[in-house]
Amino acid sequence: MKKAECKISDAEWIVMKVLWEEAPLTSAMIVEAVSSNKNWSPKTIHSLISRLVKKGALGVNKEKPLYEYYPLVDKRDCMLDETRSFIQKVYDGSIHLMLANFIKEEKISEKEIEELERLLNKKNNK
Amino acid sequence: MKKAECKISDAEWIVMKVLWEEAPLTSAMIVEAVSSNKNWSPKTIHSLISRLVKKGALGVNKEKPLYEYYPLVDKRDCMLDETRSFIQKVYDGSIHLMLANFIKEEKISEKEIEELERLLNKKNNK
DNA sequence: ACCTCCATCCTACAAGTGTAGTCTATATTC
DNA sequence: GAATATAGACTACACTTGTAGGATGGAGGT
Repeated sequence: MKKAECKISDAEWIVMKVLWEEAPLTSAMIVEAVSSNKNWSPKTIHSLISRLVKKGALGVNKEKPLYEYYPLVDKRDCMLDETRSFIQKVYDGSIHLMLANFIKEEKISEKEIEELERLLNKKNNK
Repeated sequence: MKKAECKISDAEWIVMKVLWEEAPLTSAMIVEAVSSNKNWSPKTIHSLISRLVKKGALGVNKEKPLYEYYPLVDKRDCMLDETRSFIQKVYDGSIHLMLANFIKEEKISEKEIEELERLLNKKNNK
């Protein structure tokens, strides 16, 4: 699983998430999984798959009659990369600032807050 | 200050942040402020300014000999919009998941964690 | 054996982006 | 006032992205 400078576009993320959930999959299976969220033409989904292969984010097993696709980049790495660059862009690199904003705007539910507190506590006592 | 469907690109964010910090500014002043972060040609920055004006994210005062630019969209709104769509894309809408990842990966310092805890407490006791 | 459907591969195409350059009029400098 | 630098308007241009369509060939049904 490559460390990967993974520049995955918005639409491509949806495809990647399917494959990170379960792999390998044939394109028909990917189309089915994606179709439950997005009303895209199968053609569109095929295009996204090809682009991801070309980018090196997906691998293909061509042994089988129907190709099987699987992730080549690590999900967690991509998430962290995206998160870092997003927080850099919008919050000048400060997670604290982001959370502060979200919390102030009441965009987080009570339950989420409690869960976050639990998370932080666990981390702190470790 | 418009609520604004503000589709601001990565490069444009840098310009907007300058204007959100201080406005109105002439393009020369914007160029100077941006240049401390980014090594862009002034031409590039002019282009970004024009695009932002065309998009309706910046306004122009043409009374003065040198135009003065100022934000038309609200910073907080843009931040929240970006944050929401980012978290949707990468974390299926769960801030909790994002923070959990960051905390697990040790990407947050002790100090940040303590600050976050303070924030959450304040929110909870409110 | 033939027809149909879909997987692959290739092509398309407009909008958005990063990154400037040209041209013209005007502000600033000597 | 003449020269120089710059602002603003417009143009450029390759690359990415969203969103497919066409051609071709093999898998499966009858």
